[in-house]
Amino acid sequence: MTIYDTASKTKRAFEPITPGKATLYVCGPTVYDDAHLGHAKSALVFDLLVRTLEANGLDVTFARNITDIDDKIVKKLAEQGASLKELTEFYTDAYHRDMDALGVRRPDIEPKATESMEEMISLITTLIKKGHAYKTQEGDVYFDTQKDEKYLSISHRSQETDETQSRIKENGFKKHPADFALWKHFDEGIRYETPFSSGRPGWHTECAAMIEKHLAVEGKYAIDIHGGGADLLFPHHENEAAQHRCAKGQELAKYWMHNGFVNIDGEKMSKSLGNSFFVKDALLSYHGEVLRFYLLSTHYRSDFNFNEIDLLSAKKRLDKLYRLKKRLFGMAESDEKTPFQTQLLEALSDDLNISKGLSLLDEMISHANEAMDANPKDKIAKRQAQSNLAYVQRLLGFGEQNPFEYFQFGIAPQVKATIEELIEKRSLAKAAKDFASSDLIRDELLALDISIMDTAEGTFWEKH
RNA sequence: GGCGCCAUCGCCAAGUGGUAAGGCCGGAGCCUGCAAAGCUCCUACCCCCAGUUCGAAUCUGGGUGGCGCCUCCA
Repeated sequence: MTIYDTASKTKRAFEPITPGKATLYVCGPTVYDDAHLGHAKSALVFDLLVRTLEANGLDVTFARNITDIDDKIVKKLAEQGASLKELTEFYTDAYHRDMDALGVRRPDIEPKATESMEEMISLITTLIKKGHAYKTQEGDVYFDTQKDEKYLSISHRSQETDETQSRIKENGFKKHPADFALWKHFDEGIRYETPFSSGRPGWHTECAAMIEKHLAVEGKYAIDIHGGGADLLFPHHENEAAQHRCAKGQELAKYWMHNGFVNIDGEKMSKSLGNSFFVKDALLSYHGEVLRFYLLSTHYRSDFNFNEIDLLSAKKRLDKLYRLKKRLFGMAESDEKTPFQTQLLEALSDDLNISKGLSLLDEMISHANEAMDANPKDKIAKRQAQSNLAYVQRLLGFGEQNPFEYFQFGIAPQVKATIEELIEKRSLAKAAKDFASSDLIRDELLALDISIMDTAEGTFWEKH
């Protein structure tokens, strides 16, 4: 398996620290608002990574954190008058609901910042002790970037020029403009008591502390893979890595992975764009698996331009998988691993080449249909196809739904009853060779956005 | 200003030195009472210019056009 590593800027063979195992840490959401499509993309990408690692026989330990204390949360608390716990639990639940709908498997460990305070304080204390961090007279603690030779080795930035520096004068107590806050002193609001001052941790500290607490091993690297959105590369990941390096004398991660951005209709996502921004809104109009398929259909490192036209085109592609699933309904699967399965895993194992994988999937579906068209009783072909679908479901997370229910997404129960009545009436007309009436009923159904298909097993319908 | 990414069929999107995957849309056909679905067939000299090479979408240089990070951000 190969992985593109941002730090070395190359695609490298994945060689886990401990043979047979893989540790993965991904930066999760800050829970002060609903999850947007960018959160979804990131969660989906790393869900696919976990599945691919597992399919390669690795025992994966996957942690994704919840940031449940930071300035944005505190600000929202003040606006809403809620307690910290109420607010963060509300949005954590919402996040779980949305990601579940997208078929994203829950991480093995989901550490929370508020539950990792001891580890953060201990990390900061170590950094102060080792001379890598300093306390200002205001009670803040800063990381001394100038004392870390390898600072910026992950993101490959150059130290800022004097001219740029002069523009940054936010804090006169910092020794160097690039130094970042490990601890911010506060006299009021939500704060924690520490030996250095009462206050709150800086954002970059929590991930470093949680990795150390939950995943780290001795040696050159603490964990195998660290992932997150491309925007986190700098400063977030660079700063996490610097803290860990200076405190523990080892690199934080062996491989760094960053997923591209999601834009909406060519624009960077912003709240002013409205509805399509949040996952929960997209889920009102589209099945979660359609969104999953669409968001995963482009390579993870590319920027993704979300728009409804492409989403519909992705849906049509997924529909074909479900039509095959319908066609194979109730059929047993064969045990053997087919060439398709081998090739699909190979494609995904090449830095998650999903496009290659989906082209293989399309071909597999066509071949299965072709075989069944040629010989509807070909049980071997059917069992193999069923086995292929099961493999796709496990590796890609496509095809989790009952195929009949999938095509009924967005249909209210009363409407469903009406549809089925109409189909019943049409079948009677058809049996009586009254095609004028049966075609009229079909037009009625079409007006409801329902397509019907007559098969040997009866008349099926789909909502479009 | 600093650093970096991208440009492949109408649309989405792989391929990164050996002569262009796949999907959507469109066209023709098979099947069907007619449809739908499914199947078959058809549609690209890879932004421009120069260079390296037996050979380049793929490497190098220069353009042009998009975009990102550097402040909170997935």
